[in-house]
Amino acid sequence: MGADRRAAILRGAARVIARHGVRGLRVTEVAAEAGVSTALVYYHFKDRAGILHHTLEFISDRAGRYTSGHPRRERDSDPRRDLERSLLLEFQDRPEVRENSTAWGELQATAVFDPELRHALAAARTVWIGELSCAIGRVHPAASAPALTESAERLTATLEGLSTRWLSGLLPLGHARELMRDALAVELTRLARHTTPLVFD
Amino acid sequence: MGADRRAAILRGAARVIARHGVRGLRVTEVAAEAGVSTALVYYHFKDRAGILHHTLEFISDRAGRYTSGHPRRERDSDPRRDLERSLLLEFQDRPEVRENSTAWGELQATAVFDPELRHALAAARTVWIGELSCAIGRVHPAASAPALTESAERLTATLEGLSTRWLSGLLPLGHARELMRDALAVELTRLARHTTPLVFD
DNA sequence: GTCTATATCAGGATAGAC
DNA sequence: GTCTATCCTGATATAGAC
Repeated sequence: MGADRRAAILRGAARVIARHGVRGLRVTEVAAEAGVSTALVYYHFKDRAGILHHTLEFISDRAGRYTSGHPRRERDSDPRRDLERSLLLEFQDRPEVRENSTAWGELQATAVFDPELRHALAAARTVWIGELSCAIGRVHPAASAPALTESAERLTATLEGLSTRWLSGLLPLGHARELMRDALAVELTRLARHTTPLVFD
Repeated sequence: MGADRRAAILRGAARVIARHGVRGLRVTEVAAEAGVSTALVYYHFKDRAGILHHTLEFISDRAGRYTSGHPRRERDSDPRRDLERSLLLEFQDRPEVRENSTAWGELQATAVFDPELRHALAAARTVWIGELSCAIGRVHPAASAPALTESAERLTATLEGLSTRWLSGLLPLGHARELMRDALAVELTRLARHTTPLVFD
């Protein structure tokens, strides 16, 4: 069935992007990766840009799933722990995670020069930031919405920066995780100081 | 003279990268930008990869110069202020800065897939982080070296993340600057809590 | 050192059969 | 829906004159 192949192509494209980057994506290679002909790729997607566009959606869906999917079970046990876990999910040596992070980084970098990709990227990131600020809100219910959003923005920016370094081998995984964990700690301390009645200044 | 043209080609290449990215670099366009023929470009550089390699060196040199060059004059007046200024230098709408940031981001993204580039990038970043942790040290002389380095690592990661968002138009300049400023404030607060004898816990 | 002209080729995209 | 075969553009790289 068609939808099946289509999905295979997207998975293949994601793998290719993770290996060679958006820049290095060859339609031929995507086809080979999915075990189909190039013509079929063009049957399912308008052109190279179309492949990219749909692959981005695919990736951000998948990322969303493994970021917000897990918590469901252990949620409410310890919001602080959940929060930390969700941020660290991006730093794992599992191929699926590595692939997703790499592809996400690529899309980001590409979006700088490609206005079309920006919309999709912006939307995906807005959702992500929203989810994250909710999670932070669960730790600090007293914090104002804008304060939560700003924390989420800083944390996601830091995460993306660290992720790039990790993926290019400039920062060992453990160190990246530690820096991320501390960045969170730093943010939470800040929120605590600004929302608790006890302000030392 | 030859060296002159060579430099012009590098400047041109940097501009092209800033406009279209590493992937979008066309040797023809570099030549046009520098006002020379393609053949001359190949006379000075082995091939496309060679152009890229030398351009990236060129860019990281230039970045280093305008990051650490300025402070010299106003230094020591107010270390905290200097520090903030140096971090915000990357967020300006001047074409030179925008171009360098864009090219640097590209360099980073490309390095994920190109081991050769990593050396140059790693070296440049190590210098940057070193300078930054010194600057932080001037604000908090009591902080330990590793603590300073970690702060510098987090801050540079955040900066790079924010920079990418700004450059792709997903974050207005003013907001990016504000988030960066706050990220610094958050870090400094943290260092203060951990180095001052007065610890509230 | 620098140019004009051109060889060469990779890779995106399509035609048409099944 | 899927394949094989092929076209064609645009980009890298070189030859050879000045």
